[in-house]
Formats: sequence, C-alpha cells, structure tokens
Amino acid sequence: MKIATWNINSIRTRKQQVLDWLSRHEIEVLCLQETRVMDQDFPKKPFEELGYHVSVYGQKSYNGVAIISRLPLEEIACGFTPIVGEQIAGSFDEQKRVISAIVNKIRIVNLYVPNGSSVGSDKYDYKLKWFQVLNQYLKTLLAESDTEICLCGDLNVAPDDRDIYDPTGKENHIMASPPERDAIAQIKSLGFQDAFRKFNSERGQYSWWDYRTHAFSRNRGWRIDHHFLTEKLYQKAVNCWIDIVPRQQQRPSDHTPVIVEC
DNA sequence: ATGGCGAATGCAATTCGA
Repeated sequence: MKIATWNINSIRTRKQQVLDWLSRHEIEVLCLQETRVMDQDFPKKPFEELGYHVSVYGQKSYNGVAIISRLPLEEIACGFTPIVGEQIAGSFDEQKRVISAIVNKIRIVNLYVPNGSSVGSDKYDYKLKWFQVLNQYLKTLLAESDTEICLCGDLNVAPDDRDIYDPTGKENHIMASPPERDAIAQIKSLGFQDAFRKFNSERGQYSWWDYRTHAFSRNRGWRIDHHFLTEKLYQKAVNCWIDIVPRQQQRPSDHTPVIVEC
C-alpha cells in the first residue's frame, strides 16, 4: 500500500490539486499538513466521493492535519492528549499538529512539527519542547501495542547535509541545528528508520522549496517531509520517492508529496 | 544582513511560514 505525506499549505487553496493528484495515483493513505481550516470547514465531501474516508484535526488559519484513507480509519487519536494524558500534553494541543489512526493494521502518525522560526527564538524553544512531548507520545504507542508505525509528515528538520541544497551555516539555521537533529536522532533511537534513505543515498532531493528567490527552478530545496517506519514495516517497504510534479504546477504548495510503498 | 513569495484575515496592511 502507498502512504503519502503532503504539506498542502491551505486545503481551501489546494483542494483541486489534491483531488487531481489522488485521481491520478493509486494512493491508499494521504496525510495532509497545514490544512488551515476548522474541522467543519474541511471539504470532506469531494474526497468521500472519490472513495476515501477523511479524518481531520484543524483550527482557524494555522496548522491543521488530516488523514485521507481508502480503508476505514480506526482508533483515531487527535493531538497528544489521548495518548500521553493532559499532564504531559500540557497546552501543546492548542496547536493542531498531530493526528493518528490505524489503517490496515498499521498505525499512521501524521505530524506537522512546529517550524521554530529561528534558532534561539521562543518558537525554537517551543519546537524543541514539542519534540520532547512527541518522544513520550511515541514511547507510549510503542509500549502499548506491537502494531507497526508509519510516522510521517512535515517534520521541519533536514536529517543530514545531503538534505539541504547548501549546508553552509547549518549550525545556526532553523531545520538543521544540532538540537533539532538530536530530536530526530532520538526518534530514530526508539526504533524508527527513514524510509527514503533505504532506497536513495544521493543528495539533492528535496520536498520543500522556498516560494522566494526562484528556489524551485534552481533546486535550492530541503528534504523535511519524511516517513519514519518501525523495523518490520521498514523491511517491508519496497520504495519511497518524491513526486515533484505538483510543485511544478500553477499556484503550488511550497511542499511536494513524498510517497512510501510497503 | 535583508528581503524575496504566498495565504489568511478582512478589505489595507500585517502576521506567519521555513
């Protein structure tokens, strides 16, 4: 089955592009980030008419995640709280960035990791603290069941220098600073592996390009959208790739879809 | 170093993203 992740930067603006893309590909599960609408405003109907089930967790203007699936979504969990409890989740669910469900016996965890603004800022602190809550969340999921996990989404971190068009100054750059990469390493140490790197070790393949400075036409991008898989699922995976076609279209999202097949 | 673009809000100009 193919599981895709795509930060679409507004479902209102990108609805038709997402529908077209789903119509042209055999995608079983699509994880969306930055839907940027409240749940009642998400256009579920056209996706349901294509034969998908839709589960959303959104808010006005910012953030927002959704899972779109051919098979029914089971054991849906919105936010950190249902998994880790209020004590650990604190106020982190005020921003709608986490949705999870079981599809075809695989637990899908769809994440929109905070961007962090710039190294040393308040938002950067928030990002690092958010990662600590995520760590507890994943530990709990792993301890509670032997279900394989596909963690995917806009992780807003480039795991290594191959994932950045120009790594100069990365120590102080958001999405590449050592504490952010440590957070990614911590997730991996729980038992996750980067699906994309199972099949491709070349540099220069990206999932996000800045709207400004003609970044896309010059391929000045970053690989920040990922699938991290638990061991058995990682072994099962047969391919993982980036589809740059949606980024080439008129009025695109600044991200493009990444797909894993397993 | 700064700003570049695009979306949301809401109707002009500001905030935010990465």
